[in-house]
Amino acid sequence: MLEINLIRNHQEEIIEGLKKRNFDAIDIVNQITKLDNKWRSEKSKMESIAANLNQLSKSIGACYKNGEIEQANDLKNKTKALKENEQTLKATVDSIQKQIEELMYEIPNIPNKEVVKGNSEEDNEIILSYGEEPKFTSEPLPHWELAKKYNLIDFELGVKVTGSGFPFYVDKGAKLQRALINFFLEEAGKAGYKEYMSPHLVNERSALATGQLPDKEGQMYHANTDNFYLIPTGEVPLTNIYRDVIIPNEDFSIKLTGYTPCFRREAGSYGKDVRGLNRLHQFDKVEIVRIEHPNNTQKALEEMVEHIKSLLSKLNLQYRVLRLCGGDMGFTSALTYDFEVFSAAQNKWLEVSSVSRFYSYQSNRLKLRFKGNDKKNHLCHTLNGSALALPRILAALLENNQKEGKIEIPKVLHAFCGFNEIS
RNA sequence: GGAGAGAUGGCAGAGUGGUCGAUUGCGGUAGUCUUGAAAACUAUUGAUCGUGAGAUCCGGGGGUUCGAAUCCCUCUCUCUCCGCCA
Repeated sequence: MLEINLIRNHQEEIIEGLKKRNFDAIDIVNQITKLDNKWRSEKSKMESIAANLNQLSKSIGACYKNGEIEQANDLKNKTKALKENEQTLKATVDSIQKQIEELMYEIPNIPNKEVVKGNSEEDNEIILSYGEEPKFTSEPLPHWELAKKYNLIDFELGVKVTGSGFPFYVDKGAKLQRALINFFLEEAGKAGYKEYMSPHLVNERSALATGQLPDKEGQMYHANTDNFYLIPTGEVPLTNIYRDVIIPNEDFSIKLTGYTPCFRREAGSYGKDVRGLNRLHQFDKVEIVRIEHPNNTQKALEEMVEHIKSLLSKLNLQYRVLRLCGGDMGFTSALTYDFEVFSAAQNKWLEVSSVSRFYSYQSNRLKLRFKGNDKKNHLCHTLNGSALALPRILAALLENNQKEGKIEIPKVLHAFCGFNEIS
């Protein structure tokens, strides 16, 4: 959620900035401004009546103490009309406030200045490419065929037990998952991220605070009986650790990491994009989250990008980094870098990580603040990124490292999985 | 799942209808003393909204009352005992 002060004082910037998302903000900003002015004047009226009532109540109390019953009753009669007046005003003020809040939820974050205008992934900018396309002597197999050939992943069994998009990882496939998770967590730890193992279900407030609600209601699994949501990403529990927290100035930077499964309904997805591991309802991910002083948020972003680059390099994967255009960026993000690895057998790029910078957009809902040098509270900045999401990494590893009769495992993983190849 | 108790400021913990935004202790900050530190002493120390006067906040929501931390209803959460259980 944007800060209300931004809407009060920087309307042009908001409207201009949101054009990059093809979001026409003129109407909504005008509506909010109008409501906000009304809210302030009505609230001010209400408060002066409240002050009046408070005074009268005190006088009544004093009268009773002095035994001036009649005078007290006189004053009591005076409060009646004021009270009614106050209640009417309160109803108005509350309803205006609610309207403002609902409108505020509809405004996405303002893209950073380097973000370009665009409609879809076609308009994303490639800002870095690394590595070379792997060479094969014969036609490489896609990972779903490799998974079958070497009995690493059982998609049919997942369908039987749960449904499509919930695969079983088997034997060396399962061990490889575990190895990747450990490798990613170890690397994050070395980079100074504190490890958490979090709940996989969260309450409504948490989902609201990181912005999954109300915008993306349909994308989460919902445990109705207890009103819990299955987390679509580790970002939700990790960031919510700091909901309603005021951070002492010296505690920055805060760096968190955690492995969680992620659950996504992915309603409406179908076709070749969902083949094999490309899109699942449940997948594993190691997430990194940072909570920063506004001065350090740029540096934090760069560090996160470097961290993810190093992971992909160590895994020997060919990758590229994209800066997402306004139209392709998530609702709450101001700047997002996507990392994609090249899948040789599918001949396409697969997204394996997304690093986003939110400015105070999340903090505002989270009420996540720090005590500044001016002794006042200010909103923190939050960032997060996948480091990394497993399925497509696994897909690329299998496909790109296939050799005659075996699949080679990258060196860095040997110690974690206990084997060098799959045959 | 059954029975009971409870939820107050960073923490502990008073307060059961009227200057209570809240006694006190600890902690934090600043100062005095000290070469420095500790101790001691003194002062200060919650948040939100509002240009401001001021308003609001004692788990959340609602009610009674001129007036609610205090009374009533309801929800949520925590603890204790019993039951069940990895």
